[in-house]
Amino acid sequence: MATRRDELADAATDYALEHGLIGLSLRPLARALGTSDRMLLYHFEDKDDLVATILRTTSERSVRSLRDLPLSPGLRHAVLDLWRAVTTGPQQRCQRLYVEAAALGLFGREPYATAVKETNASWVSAVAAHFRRVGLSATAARQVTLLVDATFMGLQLDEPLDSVAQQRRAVCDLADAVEARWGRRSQPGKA
Amino acid sequence: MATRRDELADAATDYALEHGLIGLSLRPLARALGTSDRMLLYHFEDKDDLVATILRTTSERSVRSLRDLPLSPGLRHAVLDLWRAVTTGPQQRCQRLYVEAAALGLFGREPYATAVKETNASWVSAVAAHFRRVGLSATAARQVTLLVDATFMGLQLDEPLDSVAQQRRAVCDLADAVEARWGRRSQPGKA
DNA sequence: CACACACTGTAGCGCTCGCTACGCGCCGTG
DNA sequence: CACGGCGCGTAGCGAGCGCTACAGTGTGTG
Repeated sequence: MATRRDELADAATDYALEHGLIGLSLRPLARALGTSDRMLLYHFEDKDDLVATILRTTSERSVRSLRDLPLSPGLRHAVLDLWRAVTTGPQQRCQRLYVEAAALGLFGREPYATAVKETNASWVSAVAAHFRRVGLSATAARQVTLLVDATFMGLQLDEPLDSVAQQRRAVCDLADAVEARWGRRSQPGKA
Repeated sequence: MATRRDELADAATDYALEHGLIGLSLRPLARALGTSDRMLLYHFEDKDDLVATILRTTSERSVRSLRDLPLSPGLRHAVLDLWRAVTTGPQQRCQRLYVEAAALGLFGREPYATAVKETNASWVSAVAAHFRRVGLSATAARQVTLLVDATFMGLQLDEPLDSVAQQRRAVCDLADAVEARWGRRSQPGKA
């Protein structure tokens, strides 16, 4: 069964996905959830605990939605399908929230820095698994993941700035490049 | 001559590069600058004006440092040199600040969203110029810029998470891919 | 019934925030 | 000299913040 804390965590996550983490304050959040700040701090140790829980929740959702992706026909499509997955539906919001948390963590702010480190680890391994499923070796999958994930992150960071067509173009370019470099019978790679 | 406002803008920019934009508040900033919050609000219309000025200042610094880069020997090196430029010295901090502002802008917060849109435009055109200098056409330079800039942004976003060696590896992979796709006598490109 | 305990509402603490009202000194111009 | 405006310091406003003290209320257990 779901405890009251879990319910609140889920609802708070939805709220954060909508409004972002940065200006998040307890009273408006509690009002939107039909409770009071007092109650949030009863079920969570403090605000940091709540924020960390939110980040963990979004991370779980992201990883789960990635795990449920159908198998892609080849590496190139694996890249394109991943882009599609992270830019459509609720997943888009999760990415945006992650970007926000990562930006906060950049200057070492807690609990963001620690939470981001944890959630990023599971996200990266999920993406790597996505690429291994189309035949990449462990090391190749790790390299592709680092490159592709970084590029996608950057593209989403500038999401309001570039046209969708431009972004799609960049993703296709990236997919082609990845296919050329790591695709087919995986070559070992040079330097 | 430099007005007092310009002096303060410069000093405030240095402070923001050090401490980030997100928690920025007038009183600690003023204390660090040897003045008072009252004075900041005398020389700047309000906090948003100050923040926008800071972002404009870092943007100018970034563009200038990019313009002063020596000519790279070929496209591949242009990518590598750009990475080197944005991850060393004071430029690194500018990028970090931009990432922070972009993350704030993601949820439409002002003045970040507007300021980021403006500064990004001049940054992108500066990067595109960097690639045109090694022989790329205007359209090719724009494509390469979008892809490379996004990837670099993403890599820097996860800067505390990945090892430098991993990042360097990803950058080399990207440089190879870009060289293969757009390098030599520039091919027109397919779909 | 008596009691312990999980849960929740009220009210408020201490603090920081952006911003402002007010008044003082300095300095160039009549 | 008188004056007006620029630059600046002091002091404080109203609001929001995270968080807490306290007083309940309902429920299951002895």
